[in-house]
Amino acid sequence: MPTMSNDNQTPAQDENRLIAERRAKLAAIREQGNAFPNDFRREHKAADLQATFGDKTKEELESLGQQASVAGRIMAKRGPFFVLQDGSGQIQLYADKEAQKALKETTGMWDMGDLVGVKGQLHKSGKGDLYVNLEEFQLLTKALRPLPDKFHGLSDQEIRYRQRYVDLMVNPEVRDVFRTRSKVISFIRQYLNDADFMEVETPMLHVIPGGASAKPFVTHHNALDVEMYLRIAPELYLKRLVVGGYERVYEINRNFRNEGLSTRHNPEFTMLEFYQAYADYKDLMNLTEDMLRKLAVEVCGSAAFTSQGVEYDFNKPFDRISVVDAILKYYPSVTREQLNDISSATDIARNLKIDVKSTWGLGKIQIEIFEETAEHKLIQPTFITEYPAEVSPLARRNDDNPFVTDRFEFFVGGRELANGFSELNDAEDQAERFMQQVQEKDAGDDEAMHYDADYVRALEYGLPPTAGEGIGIDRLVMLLTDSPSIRDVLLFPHMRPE
RNA sequence: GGGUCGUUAGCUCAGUCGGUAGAGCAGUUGGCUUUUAACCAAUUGGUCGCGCGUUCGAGUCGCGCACGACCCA
Repeated sequence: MPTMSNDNQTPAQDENRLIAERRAKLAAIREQGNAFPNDFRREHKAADLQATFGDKTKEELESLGQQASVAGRIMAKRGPFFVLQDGSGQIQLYADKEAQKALKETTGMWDMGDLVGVKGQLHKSGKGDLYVNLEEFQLLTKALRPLPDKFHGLSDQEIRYRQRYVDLMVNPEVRDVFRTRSKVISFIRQYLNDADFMEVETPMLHVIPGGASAKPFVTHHNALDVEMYLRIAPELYLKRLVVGGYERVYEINRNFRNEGLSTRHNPEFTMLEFYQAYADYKDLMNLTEDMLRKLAVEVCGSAAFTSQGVEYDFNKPFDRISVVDAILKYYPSVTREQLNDISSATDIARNLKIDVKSTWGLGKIQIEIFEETAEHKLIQPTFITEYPAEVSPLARRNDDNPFVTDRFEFFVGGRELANGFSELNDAEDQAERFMQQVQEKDAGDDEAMHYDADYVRALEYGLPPTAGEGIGIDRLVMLLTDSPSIRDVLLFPHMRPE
């Protein structure tokens, strides 16, 4: 079978008669002059006009003689009226017989999807809608492709994701989701900046992928002739910066993990990570609780909101409960003693159909049991604490119980939203734990970490006692926008190539 | 990776028991001209996802494949 490079693929195969007719119209417009003028300057946005003049009566508007100049896309035609949509909202246009005649004789009647500019007096129709009378008007860009069904819109999920530009044109609630996403991120930036955190950017291309347990994407740097990895987490670089003396840093950026696609996973996803010197994991739980409470008010209008049919009230204190206590709460048929004994814990795990590997210690087994029995039941906001050191290779051990670390994960709606801990700043302990990870990698765990000698060297210069946390922005936006799938909060979710 | 469902006109969808491929919107032509999914009349538009099979005959039945959605791992 002959291969075909992307470069010489033939253009769109999906030409149809509607597109051909519009191409013919465009060809006629080209004959008359500039088909793509860029000299129209609007003075008004649709939503501003609606807000300022929407309450005026027809008669008040007549006497005002308000001129309006708007630009945007034709979304509907109703008799002599057009519905124009710009970035702010919609407003009607009115073409009297004379204007309709002029349109037909110049650019041809405007089609749905065309981008136009209009100047004229603002009026109110008999039915009470504002409209701009067509006095001066220009076709700015001819749309060659028709819009989807004006009433049903675009509902095919695949086309919505693959052609997000069409989805955004015709589905206002989709535009709202991504406005909310933008507000979430800007609120978090403001919150952290106000708390004296500094935003930084660390490498996306790593020679040693680290900071998380995940399979990386591999790439190759030609000039250096080395394998490089798209980062799975920025953690180790951010902590190097704390070593360097920036005591509060954060980064909001993409991580890449070579995993499957699902309603909860995209191979690239946005993560907030932040680090605070002279603080511990409890300080970060308090910060997280305060930040999310205020964030909910900011983007939902209230700390009480509904998502996926569940009512939340972030004004209520978030639960804090240990891993083992969470298992006991949601799986009461086992006892603390059983969970703290490796042979009985193994039996419990096997009864839950968990494939217990011979390399697993008690900590890993407990976490697997937790994920199976408790995680999906953590609907209301809950901090889970006391994560075993075995599954927390970068976290500081607890002073009273060295089996666990000073770590939490935060769950809402049965999903992990955040992960934070007091950082391990004992360089020698860190070196040992890297060695342990390397052994697990050698034993076949391709998600185990590499040994990062430079990171150990940084710790040898001294990392202040520090706490750090990561918050998954996509899942947070899903929660706050009531979106069932991560694809609904990603502008361009990854799909199998067409 | 497994299961369920889906793929028919540009869009949203019907399609009965296997017997000539349908509607609304969009488009085209004309009318109407302060409409609100505008309306009225006429009219154009199909590789029924792809392939193989069963059959006199397949959108429909069978098998395989592709892509997607949802659920599970």
